[in-house]
Amino acid sequence: MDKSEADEPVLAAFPAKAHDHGHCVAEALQAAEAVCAERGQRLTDLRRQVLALVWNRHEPVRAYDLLEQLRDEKRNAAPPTVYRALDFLLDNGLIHRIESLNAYVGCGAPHNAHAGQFLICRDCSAVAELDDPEIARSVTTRARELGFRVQRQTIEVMGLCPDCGPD
Amino acid sequence: MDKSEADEPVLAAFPAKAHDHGHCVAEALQAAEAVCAERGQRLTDLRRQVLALVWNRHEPVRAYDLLEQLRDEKRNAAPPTVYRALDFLLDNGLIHRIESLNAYVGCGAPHNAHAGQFLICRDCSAVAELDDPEIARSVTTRARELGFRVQRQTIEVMGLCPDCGPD
DNA sequence: ACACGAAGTGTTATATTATTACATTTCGGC
DNA sequence: GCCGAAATGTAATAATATAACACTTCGTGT
Repeated sequence: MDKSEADEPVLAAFPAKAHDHGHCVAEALQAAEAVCAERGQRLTDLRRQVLALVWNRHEPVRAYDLLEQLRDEKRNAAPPTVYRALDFLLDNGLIHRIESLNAYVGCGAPHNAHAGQFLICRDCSAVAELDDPEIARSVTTRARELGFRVQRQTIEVMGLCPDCGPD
Repeated sequence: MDKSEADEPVLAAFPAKAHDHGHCVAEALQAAEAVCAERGQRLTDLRRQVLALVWNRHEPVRAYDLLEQLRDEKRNAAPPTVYRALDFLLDNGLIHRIESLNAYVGCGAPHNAHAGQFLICRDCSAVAELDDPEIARSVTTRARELGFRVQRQTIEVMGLCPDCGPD
């Protein structure tokens, strides 16, 4: 694992149009195995399947889309099936929830706890995940000035990614 | 109107425990009238009623809570009744939607278009609305470095307000 | 004043997202 | 192998939001 990853503000950049996506998925699953092993958490078949489905695209995926896909392999899957797996993955920082879309994306740096900041393309739905300390600090600093104790930052930025929004 | 308001990072601070809340509502309605008049938009009775209900507390309010309250005065109110009013109020910047709560709060500075940043207390649900240029700039700057064109920032911070989270 | 078209609202139905409650199965430690 | 805890199956329902179409109201132009 890249030890410097925690210091980089960009945890998951916009993917190149054609990249070895199988590699992304494989790497994510491997990282998830490692994280769960470390913590004594059980990455069951079901949870692994759902995580793989989330990672199938570099886009936010909705719970009922996951459910539909999951049913291909598991005919009796129901909403709680998916939501329980998502809850587990969220709790363990393996995925993030995009509040403004009611959707979920794979986490690019599951080893380090972080809330993250997300850049989401309106056109192609691609997502980049950041963990920029300066952004986080600017929020925390102002909040503290107002006597507010920050527990969690939700930062979601809609706009156009490099491919979709030429300058 | 206070001309300096657009330059202040805090658009709506946490309210004092006991304040003249009737004044908040009255002021919000008056500001809404002014904004709509300026833009040739119609602040109908229904929209005014919904806006008043949103302003009844300095907390995010959910659509179906509004609906229930609205039915006291308007027995035939249905979901679209509320959602259409909310859409109008959102479009005109008279309220904001808190994505992480599926809820709505009154806007403290409806004259100036802004996405805002929100500090939300986990304990008492009070909300402070900011429009801090430094926070916005830290986001925009990093995004631009990545070739991302920002259209809208959603920034919602959960934590403890001064009353609920003593240092 | 009146007719017209656009905007707003009423009404019913339904789509989408998420949770509750309880039964059953699986897993890991002993 | 047995036990308790964790995970999953299953049915029902809650919570949030929108679609579609009918009807009413409003402002404008004449």
